[in-house]
Amino acid sequence: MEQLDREIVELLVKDGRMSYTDLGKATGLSTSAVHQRVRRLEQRGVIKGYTALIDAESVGLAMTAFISVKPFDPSAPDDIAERLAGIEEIEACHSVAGDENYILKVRVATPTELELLLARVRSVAGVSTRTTVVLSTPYEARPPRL
Amino acid sequence: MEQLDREIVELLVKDGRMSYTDLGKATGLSTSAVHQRVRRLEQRGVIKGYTALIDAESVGLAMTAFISVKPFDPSAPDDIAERLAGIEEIEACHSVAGDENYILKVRVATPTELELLLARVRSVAGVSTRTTVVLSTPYEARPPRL
DNA sequence: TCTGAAAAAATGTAAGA
DNA sequence: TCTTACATTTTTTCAGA
Repeated sequence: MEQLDREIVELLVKDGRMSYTDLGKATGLSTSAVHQRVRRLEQRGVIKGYTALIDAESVGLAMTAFISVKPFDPSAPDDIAERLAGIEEIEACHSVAGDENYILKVRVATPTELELLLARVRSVAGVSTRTTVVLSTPYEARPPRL
Repeated sequence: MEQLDREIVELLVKDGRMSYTDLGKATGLSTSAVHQRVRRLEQRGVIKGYTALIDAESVGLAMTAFISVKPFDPSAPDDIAERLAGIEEIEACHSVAGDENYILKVRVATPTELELLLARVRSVAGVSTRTTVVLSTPYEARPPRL
C-alpha cells in the first residue's frame, strides 16, 4: 500500500471523524483527492467501517471476559464460529493455534449474566469452555504503527 | 443512562461517521439537540473517541496473537502495564484473574517480528509469556447490544 | 490521479421557550 | 434540555489537466 494511503488510514484510526478538509491539510492533498482516496480504501475493504469507542462500564457492560473454547467432539466438522455468531454478547471470535480452538471476547453486565452466557455458548456450539475474567483494562484499541 | 443517549451511542458505534442530521432523524430530535447530547457523552467519557476499523492484513499486520504474561517476581510491585505501554505492537492490555496476570493482544507482520516482540515484552516487564497465535478472525469489534 | 469550482448539505453557535 | 434560525464550514460532484 502506498505511503499516502497509509497516512490517511493512520489519521482516520486516530480520529475516525476527521474531516476531509483536515485530512487534506495533513497530507498535502486537496480535499477532493483525499476524499477519492478514502472512498477507494473503503471499497477495497482496507477501511472496514467507522465506530465510536465506548466506555463499556458507563453503558452497563462492566464485565469483560475471554472464553477459550474446545469442541466436545473434535472430529465433527467445525462450524463453531457460525453457531456462536448469533450470540450478541460475543464481541470477537478468533480461531487460534494451541490447546483450544477459539478465543471469544465477551461483555456482560453481571457475573450471573456471564454464567448464563457460558451455558448458552456450551450448548449452542457443543464446546467446553475455560473462562478468564478481566479485572481491569489499562489500555485497549490502541492505534497500530503503520 | 437515558434511553435517548443509549440510542445515540448505539448508532455511533454502528457508524462512527454518521452525521448529526441523520442522528437527529433516527432519534426524533433536532440536529442541535443530538449535537449537544453527543458533546455531553464525549465530555462524560461515555464516548471515548472515534476510529476507523482497518483490515489488519491489508496494512501489513497479518499476525495477531494473545500473550499471557506472568511476573518472574510475583512479590514485586506490579507496574507491568506501564512498562509495556511503550510497546506499540500491543493493541490491548487486560489485567485478568487466573493463572496469569495480564493478557496482551498484539499485531505484527511476521513470525520473526513476533519472536522479537516476545523478547522485548519479557525483558521490559520482567515477565514470562505464553503465546497463542490467531489463525483467523471470524468476527471482531461487533457492536454490543445496549 | 490530481486540482479547482460550485452546489448541496452539515456543523456550530446563539436566542428563546 | 429542547427548538428554530442563521452564518460558517464541509461534503460532494464534476469538468479539465
